This record gives sequence, C-alpha cells and structure tokens, in this order.
Amino acid sequence: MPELPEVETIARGLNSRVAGDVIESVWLGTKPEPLKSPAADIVTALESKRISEVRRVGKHIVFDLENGGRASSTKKSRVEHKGARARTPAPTSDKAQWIVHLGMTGRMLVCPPGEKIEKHTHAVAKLSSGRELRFVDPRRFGRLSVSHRFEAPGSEPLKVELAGFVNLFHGRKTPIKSALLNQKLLSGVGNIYADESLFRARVRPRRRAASLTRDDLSRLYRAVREVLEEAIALGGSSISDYVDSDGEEGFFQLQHRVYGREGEPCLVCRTPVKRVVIAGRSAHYCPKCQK
DNA sequence: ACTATTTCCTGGATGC
DNA sequence: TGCATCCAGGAAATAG
Repeated sequence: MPELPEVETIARGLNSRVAGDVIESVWLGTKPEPLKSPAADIVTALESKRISEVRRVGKHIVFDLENGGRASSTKKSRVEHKGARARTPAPTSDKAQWIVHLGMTGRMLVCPPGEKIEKHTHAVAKLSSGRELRFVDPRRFGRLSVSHRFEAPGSEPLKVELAGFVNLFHGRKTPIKSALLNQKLLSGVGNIYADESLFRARVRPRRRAASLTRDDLSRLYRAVREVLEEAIALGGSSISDYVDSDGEEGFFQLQHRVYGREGEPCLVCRTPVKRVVIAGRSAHYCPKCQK
C-alpha cells in the first residue's frame, strides 16, 4: 500500500533523521527472510557505512552509503583525489546502496535505544547515535537488498515528459489500469493513485491502453502528476494504519474521489461509484464521468 | 514479446 | 466468544 507519495514522505523523514549516522552492526531475521540479496551481502554492504542520503526511487527507499564509519576513511580520500578524473565512471556509482521495498505493510522505524522489539521485526541496523533502524513487516511482502547503482525499473512519473509518457502505452492491449500499475512502465504508481488519476482524467480503467487518444493520454499525464504532487504535499494517504517515519498520518485519503468509495455518490455527478476487479486488483470509477 | 493468472503472507472483517 | 473463510494487494513466478 505504500505508493510513491507515501514512500517519498517516508524517505524524506528518514533522510532528515538518519543521514550522517553510521550503521555499526546489522541483525537479520532468520526463517523465511524477506531478502532479495544474500544475507551476508547485506550485512557486509551495510556495516561500518555512513548513510549519506535517504531518497525514494519508484516505490523503493534507497539508503546511499559511503565508507566513513571506521578506519577506512584514509583509503577512501586517497582514491577520490587520485582517481577522480582518471576515467572511472563516477565515485558515487560504486558506493553501496541499501534498497528497501515496503511491500504492503512494511515500515522502517527509527527507534531510540531500548525500545521494545515489535512483532514481525525482520531487520535491525544499530546506528552509532545509539538509535536503531528497524524493518517491520507483518505480511512479508517487503524486500531488502543491496545494490551499487539502483535504478527504477520504469520511468519516474514526476520526471517523464509527455512524449515519453505517451510512448509507454503505445500498442499495449492491456487495460490502462494495469498499465499504470506496471512498474516497468511507470515506477511508483499503485492502486490508489492509478484509480484517482483515471478518475481525474475521465478515462475508464478497463480501456485498452492503446485505445487512448492523444487527448486522453495528455489528460492522464497531467492527472497522474497532479494526484501524486497533491498526495506528497499532504504526506500520503493513511489507510489501514499507514504512518510515516515520524509516526505522522498522511491526509490524502480525505481527497480520494473514487478509491474506497464504492457505492458512494460521485463527487461530480452523484452517480454511485463502481468497483470492479481488473487483473486481480480492485478498480474504482464513476461509470458516468469516465469514458 | 506480451498478457493474464497465480502465488506469497497475515491481520482484520465477516458470517455462522 | 470462537472458529472458519474471505479479502487486501506489490511484484515475482508461472502459464498461455
């Protein structure tokens, strides 16, 4: 359920709280681990690393790491001075990154020393400030991994230009709703924001992506950006107990026009909002406003 | 190369 | 109150 606006909010919160802190040690839960990288790789990539920045990429939280926790700093500065313009890509590209996907129910908590360990805690990173970063995820759809140059699988909805956006759907027979959810096309849009965007663009979710006119697509492009930007400004949507890294709720759920409003009157024309299932996902729309 | 369907997982809601 | 059943859904795996 955390989608782009929620992950953006969480990443910003984490960045303001733990950037500059150093990961001293890492504990990973056993049993079925929610890991995409081998546990040993994660531990070595994180331990003794300084968190330089926390940011969002698609629906992923990226912790950019750098050496600097221990005695490795002298070696690092030498490399940077000498090899900087030699022809190696860029010093940033080979720095480790900790990639966190929250799935449906994942949370990344910053805990003060001594806080009791919550049920479903799958990873704990002890920081030199004494605090702990904890990954808690009851439903286990979240994933942890390490990378060096992580990229979103598709386009960033807030960065892609109209022409690129239009191109994504060219020739696609899948319903536009499914296409919006496909992370390889657009990275970051999930069920709530897909439905809200389609409503604002007045496009039915079941329409084949390829059938959308230039005009449909340009309204959809604007709608996606508008919805995501408004949601970020309101701290995301708090449904089923979502809170950000500071425990604050978002308020975009109050702006939902169709999502979760099955049977309630459309805010534009009073026609009851319909809910259908498309590719196994619920889709909410106004049968009168959306064509 | 695509598209559609199934699977994973648990808490909360629903029904008897 | 208890117990079974269903549902939510992101993304990977599987099937067509």
